[in-house]
Amino acid sequence: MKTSESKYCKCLYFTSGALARKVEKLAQQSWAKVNLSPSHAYLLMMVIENPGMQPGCMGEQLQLTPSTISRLLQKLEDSKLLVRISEGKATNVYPTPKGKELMPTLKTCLAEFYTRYCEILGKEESAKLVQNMGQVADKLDV
Amino acid sequence: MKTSESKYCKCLYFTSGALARKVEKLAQQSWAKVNLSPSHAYLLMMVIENPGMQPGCMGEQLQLTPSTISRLLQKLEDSKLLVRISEGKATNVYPTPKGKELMPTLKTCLAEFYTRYCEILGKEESAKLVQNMGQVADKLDV
DNA sequence: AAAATATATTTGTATATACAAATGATAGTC
DNA sequence: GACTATCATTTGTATATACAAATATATTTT
Repeated sequence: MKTSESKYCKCLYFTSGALARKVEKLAQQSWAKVNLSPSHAYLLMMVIENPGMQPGCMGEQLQLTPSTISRLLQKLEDSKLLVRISEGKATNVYPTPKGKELMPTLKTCLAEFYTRYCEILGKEESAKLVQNMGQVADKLDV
Repeated sequence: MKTSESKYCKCLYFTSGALARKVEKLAQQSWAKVNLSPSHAYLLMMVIENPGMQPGCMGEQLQLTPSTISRLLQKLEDSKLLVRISEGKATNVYPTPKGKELMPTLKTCLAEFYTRYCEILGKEESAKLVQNMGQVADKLDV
């Protein structure tokens, strides 16, 4: 059944959840070739582009809690794609050579994801939606 | 940091995820007084309004997989709010008296949730967004 | 300088969801 | 009537995320 045909389609709760799950799935497919979840992939790209970046800052950028970031980094460190180096109370995160090598592929995946959803939704259309959703998300911050 | 200020704000992946998480939180607060998660609450309301309804149908309405529905029902059955009665390969789900008693409170929670997000986002505005998101979710069905 | 407070991160545990395999039941086919 | 395919549901297991508590360090106060 289509989301918009559901009796519950008018509720923000279901609609936002259903949309996020579908986008998640599309993203997972797009990053399947690097064997990383979309969140892991974004985080790794972030670290490669900003070596030494700290977990707290990543959480702000990605709108994820510190504990989630910590778990994501842990897995990437286990896979030897990055290292965490504690400096006092903070932690600096650096990509490993193995991590850096992945960058071109990561970028390709990102481009494919973007292309794919633009094909499905339209470029203008999806940009507008994303902007709109971002603004709404901000308003919902209590 | 605001979602729309993130460097990654332009990506459908993060924006839809961040929005869904914020809506989830708001909904959880709205249903806290019945001690049910929003999904459990919706499912229970659905069963009360459609006694005998089958899990497969619920999944279509709520855009959730059979396994998720099964788990949700299991918990509601454990709490004696509904019963599952197998009839051949299908299963019929009925509210218990204890479940039915909850209906007025459930409706109040739903109304509060709706009122709350309409206050924050505007009635027109949020209706438009929900409609838009629903249409986009449909397009993403592969 | 000791105590209290604040900050950054990690860890224990819980929730929501899904995929894939297992189960149970019906229906079609030979 | 037995065999196979199909369908609805449940169960085993995995992922993404969060909250709250723990840890470790830094800063402020007295």
